[in-house]
Amino acid sequence: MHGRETDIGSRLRRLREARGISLSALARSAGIGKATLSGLELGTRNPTLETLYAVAGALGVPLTALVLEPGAPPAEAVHVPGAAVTATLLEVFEEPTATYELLRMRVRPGIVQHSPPHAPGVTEHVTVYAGVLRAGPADAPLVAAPGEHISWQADVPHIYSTVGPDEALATLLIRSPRQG
Amino acid sequence: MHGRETDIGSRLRRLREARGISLSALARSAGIGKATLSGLELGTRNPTLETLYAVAGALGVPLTALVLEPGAPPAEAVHVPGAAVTATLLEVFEEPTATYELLRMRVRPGIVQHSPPHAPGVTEHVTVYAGVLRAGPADAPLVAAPGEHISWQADVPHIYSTVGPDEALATLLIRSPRQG
DNA sequence: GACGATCGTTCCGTTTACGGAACGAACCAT
DNA sequence: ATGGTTCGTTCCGTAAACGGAACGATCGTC
Repeated sequence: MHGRETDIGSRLRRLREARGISLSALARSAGIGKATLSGLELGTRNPTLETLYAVAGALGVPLTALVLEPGAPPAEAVHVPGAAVTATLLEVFEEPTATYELLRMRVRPGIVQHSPPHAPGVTEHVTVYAGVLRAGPADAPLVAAPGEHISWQADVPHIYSTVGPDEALATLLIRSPRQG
Repeated sequence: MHGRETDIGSRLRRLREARGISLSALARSAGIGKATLSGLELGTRNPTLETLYAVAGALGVPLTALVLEPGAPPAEAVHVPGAAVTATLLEVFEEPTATYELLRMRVRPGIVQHSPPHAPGVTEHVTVYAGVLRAGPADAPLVAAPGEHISWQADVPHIYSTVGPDEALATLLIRSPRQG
């Protein structure tokens, strides 16, 4: 079972070659074996956290640069196809009557992202931190500047876009009443 | 050999206990052994990337929520009376079993804000957007840079402060189980 | 062409992370 | 008390990640 497809290997190799250093040199400066680094880049090993820290440190990048999100966390919820919105699922809270999903959202400028209606009763709550966000029901979107907070019912088609040239950063909290 | 001080163990245990699930249950749902999870939380093991993904997936959090940058900066801060934290209450959600409060928080640099313990079971969840925030239990605070997300149990004394000269902006979500 | 250096991969013995099972402790029922 | 359940830790055999040392390939340099 190859199992997980995190593709750390190719990302790591790209980072290394972008710096123009050899596998041997990186292994030496990271204090790990060449065999380990080779296997890591080829994807034939399942590295240890300690190994990852050693490599990330030697490359001078945060560990998160190596272990960027893989395929996708469980989060079926809000990830809409298209390039305008990317979201990271941070926490999920399960209540008897509802599910809360807390996400961090980035909206790129110049594109209007359409999202199909969610189940009845679903509400979305957005707090903007950077850029100016224009979001909400497709026929009556709301606008929020940094520090402002808007929310709407998500059971109708809704959109995400920015106002102005800058991308928008926001917290998105989705409340979904439990089905049945 | 303490060697690396990533402190994944305590962070993981906090995340797990914030959800009220047992070690056995989490190990089962993550498809890993209890021994593995126990050793991970105790810090006696050097986990494999595959193990980390399994645990993060079962918790419903991104991997980066577990492997935040290690090396807590010393951050000897001066405690000056006065409000370091200003917060705006944005939304309140009432569930049969819990209350959720969504706030926007601003933390000024140079001051450590102490907060008394809340009721048992209260958890706080913070997403940082600007500055570097140092917050959490007074005896074991966590550090989060922009884009990162941390959470902790708030039934012990906890603190908020910044790392570095800039003020920190963050979303704060407080979950309070209903008293019964 | 021969040589030395370095490249990335493979081989292999050692170390250790893995999960199943056993453990004592705590809890709840009868 | 007693049996049954679940808790988190420890024990232990197995699987695999680790680094050192080979290996062939690819270079410049003489």
